Parts: sequence; C-alpha cells; structure tokens
Amino acid sequence: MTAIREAIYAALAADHPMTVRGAFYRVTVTGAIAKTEAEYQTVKRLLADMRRSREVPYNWIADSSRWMRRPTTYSSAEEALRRTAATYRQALWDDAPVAVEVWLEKEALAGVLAEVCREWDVPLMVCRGYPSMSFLHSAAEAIHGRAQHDQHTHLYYFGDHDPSGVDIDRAVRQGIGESLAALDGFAAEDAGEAEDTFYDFATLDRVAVTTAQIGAWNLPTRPTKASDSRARNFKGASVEVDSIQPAQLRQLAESCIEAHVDRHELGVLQTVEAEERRVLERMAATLDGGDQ
DNA sequence: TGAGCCCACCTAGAGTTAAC
DNA sequence: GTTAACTCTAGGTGGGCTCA
Repeated sequence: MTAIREAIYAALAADHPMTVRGAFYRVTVTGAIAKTEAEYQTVKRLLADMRRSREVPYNWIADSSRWMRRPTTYSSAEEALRRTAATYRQALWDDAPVAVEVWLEKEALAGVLAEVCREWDVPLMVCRGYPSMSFLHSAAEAIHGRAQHDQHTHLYYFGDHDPSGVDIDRAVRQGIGESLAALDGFAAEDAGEAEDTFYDFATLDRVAVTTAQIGAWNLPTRPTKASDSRARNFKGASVEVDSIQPAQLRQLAESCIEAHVDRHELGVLQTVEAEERRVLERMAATLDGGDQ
C-alpha cells in the first residue's frame, strides 16, 4: 500500500461516509498530496481501485450526486404507524423566537454536519459553491414565512477562506435580501438595500473559516489563486474549511445551535414527544390485533 | 502506478464585445 | 451610453481510458 493509499484509508477510517472529493480534501490537509486537479485524479483512481479490491468498503464513500426516486410505501397500515412512531419528532423551533439554519459551501462536508443538524432539527443548507437563485429564493420564502410569526432567522455559515469563499456570504445575504424585498412587494434598489432587507429578517454569522481561527489553530494555508477574478481584493493565503477537523466543525455547529435552545422548553417538548409516540404505538398495536 | 487526458452535470461573478 | 449576450474562470459532484 502506498503512502497515498494509507493516507486515504486513514482519512476514511477516521470519518465516513464521505465523498471522493471529501476524502481528497482530507488527504491534502495531511500534506500527503497537493491540492491540485492532478492529485484529485489520483485519489479518484486509487479510491476506485480500493473499493473494487474491498480495501475500502463501498459504504465508506457517499455519492450524493446520483439518487433514486421512489414512493414511500408500506405493507400495511400497522407498519405505517409503527414506522411513524419510530421516527416521530416534535418540531423544536416552532415556538422559538429564533430559527437556526446551518449553511455550508461544500457538499463534501455535508456528512460532517448532517448528524448535528438532524439531532437539533436544524436545516442544513448546502450551497455547492455559489448558491443558485432558486435555492436562495426558497430560503427567502422560509425566512419570510417565519417572520410572519415574529420569528427571526439566524444563519451560521461554514465555507473556505479564499476570494470566492468569502464572497459567498455576501451573495447569500444579497440574494436572499432581493427575494425578501420581492416577497414584501418592492424591489431592492441596489446591493446595499438588498443586504439591509436581509438584516430586517435574518442574521448571518461566518462560523468558519475565520482569520482568527487560521492563526489560533495554525490551519494549513495554500497560495491564493491569482486567476480568481476576486483575488485582487483578497489579502493573504487561502484556507480550506476542510482543514478544520470534522469533530471540531461539529462542535462549532453544535455550540451555535445550542445558544438558541431553551433547555426548559426542550425538556417539555421531549416529554410530549415521548407520550405522543406511545399513542402512535398503541394505535399500531390495535390495528395489529395485539394487546399492548 | 502516476500523469494526463476525456466525459456528464450544477452554480456564480467579472470582463469583454456587440447591438441598440 | 446602456444593455444583453457571451466567454472565461472560479466553486462543486461523479466517472472513464490511454500511455509511459
């Protein structure tokens, strides 16, 4: 096994499933390879070989770009109720003064933050680089809907520290602001007005990568690509969000979310949730002809 | 084995060019 | 002078084949 294969295996063994791209990033952070397209091709090829040879289990690699559509069906009404009971959850944020969303630049890191977001009933918004207009408009509709119930939305953003990465914050605020203005029946005159409108409804904090984290955590840097058209207005080296350890990213997300959670309300909600789940289980048992 | 090509997609902003 | 269309370079996902 080559050094690169060992590095790939170690990255996946420590944290999986992840995408091929994600594995590539983890290995670049260790210094085993450079972050170049040529090295990415190498990782792709090696990972294909490692899967075929069963050196790496297939389920360690996630492919989120191909997916299946099929309806949800049940063998019986009783099974439907049992499955509902097993997955039933009370909405955590419905009555909270603030709703939280986690925004992520890279699909490759979705697996790192998905579990934290699922646990806390928080939407994970994956941009895949710059977000699309449609994606931003959908987000704006959700934010606008919450505002009708006096609920402010707090966005926590995770992205690269590079010329395009730091600009995505602005694109999110501006794009959502434009849609929010439209939803309120007016057109934002310029970028500044769009951002002002955004702040009337929501807040966005960049959680990672920040300049403070680069210094404090001694994060590995890479030269900023001069070919990026935004490089002129960007100072210093670039840092990938992937260079922060997955556990540390999860901890960052969790602390952001927990800051908005009312512990007392959470306890009440969990009690209600458990009782209502038992109701569903009893209904399923009745259909099954059981005696629970 | 590693490098260098190719393919299928998605998104954005910046800068240039052509049309009005 | 303004606007629209286009090109280029960024960001992201996955796969393949050939050649030295």
